[in-house]
Amino acid sequence: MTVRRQPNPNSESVDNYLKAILALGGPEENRVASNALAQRLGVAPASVTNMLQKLAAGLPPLVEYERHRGVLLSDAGKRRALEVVRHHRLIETFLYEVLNYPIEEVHEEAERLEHFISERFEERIEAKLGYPKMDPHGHCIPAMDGRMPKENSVPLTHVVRKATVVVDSISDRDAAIVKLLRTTGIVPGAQLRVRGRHADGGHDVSIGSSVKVYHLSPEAADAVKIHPPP
Amino acid sequence: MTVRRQPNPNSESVDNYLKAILALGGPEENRVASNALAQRLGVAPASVTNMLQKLAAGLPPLVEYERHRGVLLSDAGKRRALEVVRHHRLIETFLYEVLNYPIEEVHEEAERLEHFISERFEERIEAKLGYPKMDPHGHCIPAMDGRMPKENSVPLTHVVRKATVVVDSISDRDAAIVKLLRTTGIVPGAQLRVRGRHADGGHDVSIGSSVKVYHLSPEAADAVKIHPPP
DNA sequence: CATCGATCTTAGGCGTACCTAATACTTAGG
DNA sequence: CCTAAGTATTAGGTACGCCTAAGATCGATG
Repeated sequence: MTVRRQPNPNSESVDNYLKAILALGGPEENRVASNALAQRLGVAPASVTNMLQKLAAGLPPLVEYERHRGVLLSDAGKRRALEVVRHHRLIETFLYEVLNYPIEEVHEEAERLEHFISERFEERIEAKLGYPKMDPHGHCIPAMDGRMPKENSVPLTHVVRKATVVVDSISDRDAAIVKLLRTTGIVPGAQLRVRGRHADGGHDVSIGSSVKVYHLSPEAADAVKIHPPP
Repeated sequence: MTVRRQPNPNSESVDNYLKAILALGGPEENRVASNALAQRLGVAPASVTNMLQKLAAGLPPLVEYERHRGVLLSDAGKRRALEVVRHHRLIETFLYEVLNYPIEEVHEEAERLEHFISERFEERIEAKLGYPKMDPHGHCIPAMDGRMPKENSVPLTHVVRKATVVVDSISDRDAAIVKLLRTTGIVPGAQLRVRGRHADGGHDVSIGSSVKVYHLSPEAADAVKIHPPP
């Protein structure tokens, strides 16, 4: 007698697919293309198709998937994705605040641990931290029920003329950039004067009232998210 | 062109096999039988044979394995096993001391997380805890280089006549027993008077100078490790 | 010292998550 | 509106860690 199993919805891989779909879909929750997922996850496009079919066939389905038209998170998928994001951001905050990690190291550790902590761990570090609303990069931490203020920040690369803006958050995916920005003083809440823009997409900026001008590479500028200009 | 890979020595499974061999081999580092491993790990004996062959074939080999004669840890295997035990015990201590986990819940969480924490995490929680020598169950925490005082405690079940003994440590593998013992006051360092022994292997004991007598099931008595009698 | 029962190993399979190569679909340009 | 380029899917294969069933080995006992 063979027991037929549902595709296991509790794996690290599944978590990562769901998180990537959430991130790439953006606040508008657009359909996400297989290729974009493949690139973000560092796997072959064929692997993505394969996984999406499994996720769509699960009980409950975690995504809505139509061949050639990209993928959307289902309610269950979104719930799980936000749960993982919540884990990630609570862990980052915990590593930074309680264990005194350097800011540029929190992401990698959180990326590993987010899949394995229990509800109890989640609850206990949240309490220890005093129920924080933000992680150290300036990202909102989803509530236990998955609710989270809508994100409306834009990358600094979208600022095309001289302007004064306020840093909302920093993308944590590249440790070297996180470290550079931290050292430069470009942190959530900082005021930034955009002095000019290079052909390559880089920016010249000053911080606060300082006259010193820093040049940011296109990648660094893209990692800086600012409050939307009026 | 096919790239031939070494068996991956970094997996959760491998960790668990090495830990089990370390535990079952005891302080004398006896050869461990496949069946014993299978039972402890909850897998089929065939799976054990399979894994042992891979572990022995790795570079470096993690075990010394001869068909039908059981298995021993190699130096590299012992190093890794002690590293995982160190992780486990540091995490347990951390959960108990810093996150105020109930004692009976630390084991399960540590069992999951021990495979995924980085060197940095290990180092930081150790520092936060003030370089503890013991976990909350009374087990020694191996040093970073793998050194650890030799264990010489014996289970309470080995005490066959009336005697007064001191609790060394508590096995953490069964949460219900851990909770029971904690509630009863049977904790590392406690003095125990063994009043009598039942045919089934259970014990009647009193704690400290109290006259109250508790009956311990064979399983509970086996989970209590005491300092060796003189 | 032969045999039986326990223990261990081999053989053959499965599910997951990945891969490459070949094929199919979509869509933008001519 | 048709086709080429780009994107996506199918087909077939791998490594890992597990399984069951069948066969080999060991060792205690008659």
